Amino acid sequence: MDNELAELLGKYKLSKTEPRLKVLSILRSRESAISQPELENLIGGEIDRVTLYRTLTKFDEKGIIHKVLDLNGTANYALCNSSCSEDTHNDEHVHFNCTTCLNMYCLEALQIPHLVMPVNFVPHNVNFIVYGVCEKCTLKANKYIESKNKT
Amino acid sequence: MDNELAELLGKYKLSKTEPRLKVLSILRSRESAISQPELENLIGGEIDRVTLYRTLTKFDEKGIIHKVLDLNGTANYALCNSSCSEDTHNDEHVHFNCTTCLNMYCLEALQIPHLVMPVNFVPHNVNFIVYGVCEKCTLKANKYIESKNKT
DNA sequence: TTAAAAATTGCAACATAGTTGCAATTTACT
DNA sequence: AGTAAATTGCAACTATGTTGCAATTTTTAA
Repeated sequence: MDNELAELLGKYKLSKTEPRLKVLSILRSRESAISQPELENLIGGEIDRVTLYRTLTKFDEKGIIHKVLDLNGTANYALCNSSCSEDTHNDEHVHFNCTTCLNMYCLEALQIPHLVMPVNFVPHNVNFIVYGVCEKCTLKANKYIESKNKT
Repeated sequence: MDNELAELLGKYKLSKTEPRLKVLSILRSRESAISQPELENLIGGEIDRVTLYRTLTKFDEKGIIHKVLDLNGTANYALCNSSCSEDTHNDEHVHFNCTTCLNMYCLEALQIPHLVMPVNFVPHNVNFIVYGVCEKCTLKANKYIESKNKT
């Protein structure tokens, strides 16, 4: 049992259970967000699919993780690093979704610009996703081009 | 047969077929974007589900319509009003997705602010969605509150 | 520390969104 | 009008996500 993660659950008044700790430990080990299906794969048969869904939903509600939809409409999750709560999510950074490897990056350095909504449109949440080719895939493509140019 | 719509298809070098004209005419009649399932409903059995999917995909590729994912990850479509093409979409406006009625609004007046990406992250496309309560639902809620206050 | 209450899990079954291959039909071309 | 090319419809399938309920685990508190 991982103390740090158990404490995190305690902080949000959630029972400390195997599945939850497992999910948290995977999320913590990742730099970019991870999709539900990918998580399901990593976990294998250890945790039921339904439990995984419910765990992620609960974490999202509590503000432990945040959810972003990738270009297929599939949910991706990442640990919130700022102090988020049930009331306010402070994860208003831009996300980058690679169309090649499908990875979803949290660009923490890029805050989402503030916009003024039309009258009577009341915003609760914003989502800014940039689709394109990520660093890893760009460099891979460059290498390939270089190797062809060597003659 | 609607001439204006048939010409639109011609402009993009697409065959003029019943299903395509039907889909275009529905899209033209709408102010906000419409979801795939909603379209399917409106159309009834007239057009096969698969045809609808293929039609929408093709229109999106050609730049006749643009696609936005709502908070469930479901595809929503709206006619492009600026001059979009296969190469460049100029629909970089903010979208508003109502969490009450699920309507997806194109806020044409709000251009998506330009951001500088980290080195080697090559952007192709951006997507800015604001989730919240739309005008219609806000006013409906206000009316309800007023009626309760009348005593 | 143990028993009851509350929360969480796993299972089965289902719902919804979207895809693929292929034969039949429709549209475009000349 | 006749052929080539594009599009459609059907059937079957995949993937993501949900619901109800009984069994198990965790928490609470005496």
